[in-house]
Amino acid sequence: MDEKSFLSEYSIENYERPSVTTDIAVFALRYEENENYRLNSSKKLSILLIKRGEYPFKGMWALPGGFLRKGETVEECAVREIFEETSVKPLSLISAGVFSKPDRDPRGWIISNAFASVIGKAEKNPEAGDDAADAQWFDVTFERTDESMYRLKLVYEDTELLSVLSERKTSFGKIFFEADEKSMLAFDHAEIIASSLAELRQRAKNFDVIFDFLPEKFTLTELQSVQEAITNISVTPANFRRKISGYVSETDEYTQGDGHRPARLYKRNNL
Amino acid sequence: MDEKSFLSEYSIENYERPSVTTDIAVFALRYEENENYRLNSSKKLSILLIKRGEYPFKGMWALPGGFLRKGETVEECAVREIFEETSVKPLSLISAGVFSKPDRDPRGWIISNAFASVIGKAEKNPEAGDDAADAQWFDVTFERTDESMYRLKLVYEDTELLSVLSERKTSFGKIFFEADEKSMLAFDHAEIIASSLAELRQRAKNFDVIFDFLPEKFTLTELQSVQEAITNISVTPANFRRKISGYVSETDEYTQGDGHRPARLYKRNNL
DNA sequence: CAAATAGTGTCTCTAAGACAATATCAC
DNA sequence: GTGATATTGTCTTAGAGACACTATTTG
Repeated sequence: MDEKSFLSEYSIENYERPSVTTDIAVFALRYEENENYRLNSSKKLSILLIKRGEYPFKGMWALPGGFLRKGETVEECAVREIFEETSVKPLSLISAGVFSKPDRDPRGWIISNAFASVIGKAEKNPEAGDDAADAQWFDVTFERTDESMYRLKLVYEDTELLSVLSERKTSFGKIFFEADEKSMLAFDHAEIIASSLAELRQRAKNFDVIFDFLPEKFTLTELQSVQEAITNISVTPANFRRKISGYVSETDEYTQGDGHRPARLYKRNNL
Repeated sequence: MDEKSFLSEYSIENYERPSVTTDIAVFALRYEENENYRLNSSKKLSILLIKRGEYPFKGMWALPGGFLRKGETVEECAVREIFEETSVKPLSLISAGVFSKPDRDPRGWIISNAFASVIGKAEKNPEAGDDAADAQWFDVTFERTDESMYRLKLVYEDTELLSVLSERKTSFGKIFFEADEKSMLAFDHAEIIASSLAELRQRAKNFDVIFDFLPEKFTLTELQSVQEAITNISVTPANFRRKISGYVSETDEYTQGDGHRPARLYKRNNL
């Protein structure tokens, strides 16, 4: 028997298999305009959530995502699901781990590949997809409250979703987050969001994902405020500019009409 | 209809599902004794491969691994598979990505969660498991040959497995490796090994995984030689000792009888 | 001029890297 | 003493962080 005849007789149907999904934490910035037009608009990190229209967790907010289809990779699946939900192709896609606890989904054996992604500016109201009752951008707050305790707060108008998470380590030293019983999100999505945020912050610190939140040309002050919105860490402009200098190039263009000194526009360097 | 009755009627069987496996790059060090007993033994990084006893890729060398079982996480699956193959519980488990190209396995739709793991010293000959014809430790060479080209060489006695890989970036900037057609390993395992090695090296540079290759108490020179065996980068002892100092604590014990000055033994600090 | 942001210069401190020097054992 | 490794000290340089200062616009 050779390999060809082996494969022609081989049936993969004999083994029990899990369903495989992707869940995606889609991030964007919301620009908060000020009453005083001379102030720069401040930026808030926001995340896209959908309100579940069906059981399980009907009526609760959850991450967009869906089942892996035959013929696509998990990354392609994530991009497809984001596009179906937002009509936007994401600018980055960052792996946030595989979530495979057997009891994580009441429907059965379902493992999820989690991603963080960035689609730039949160402009329009997102449309709710087929099995979703609603879809909205939520402002994100994620902060350490105590030694290894975190508070995740997601706010949209008068809806406030709060989760308390503890930072844990596997016996192998890998860091993950474990949500408190009364998380206000469907499934284990609070934990996935926390992991995605941790990943996103790590990258933002290393100047790796901040460009995806801005158009091709941007000012350094904008870029710095993006980094601050994501990481919650502020540095003095002089130091930021020194560190970023290797990643960007000057253009000859400037901003105009902001009620203060114009700022030079920069472009990201090719990698 | 409430959630309970929805779930009791829900059948997950309606959707087509992939098979899910883990493949694990198990690393250990091989100690090369010298003819001159006064020389310290040098260390080589080695990886465990099994020779496939069944189609597909019968007779070719491959990573250990196996199908995810119901009731376990992918991490537990990886640990179980390593234990079945080596009778050793791994000391670390590092995610090396999800491999989900639809055509990566000729048996059908099979996606793999890849891990790098460390089991310390490669002492005994491993036993071949059920569907394996052989199992051996291969010495690892992985080096850049050219701008974004890498050569992976795995050697066991007179068996030499060579793969040429190019370093690629997804449109989202994620780095991965693509093997040349004539890789001498089963499936896409050359690519998985390259990713695992890149991950392992990154961690070794940050003093994150090197302790797992040594017993509880070790000399700083041993620790440095572990780092060098993995990363292929050497630094001067004085600088290594300064950088490692925050991660380790002195003991009162020393090595003896090595034909040169005794070395103080250290322990890893608790994290 | 005032308000606001844009952008530069400089000081200190730490960490990294290179290199030299000293210490201690077995034989 | 010789050969081998262990361990410490010091010099230089690069970078991070803090802080003060100057520049340019609109009203």
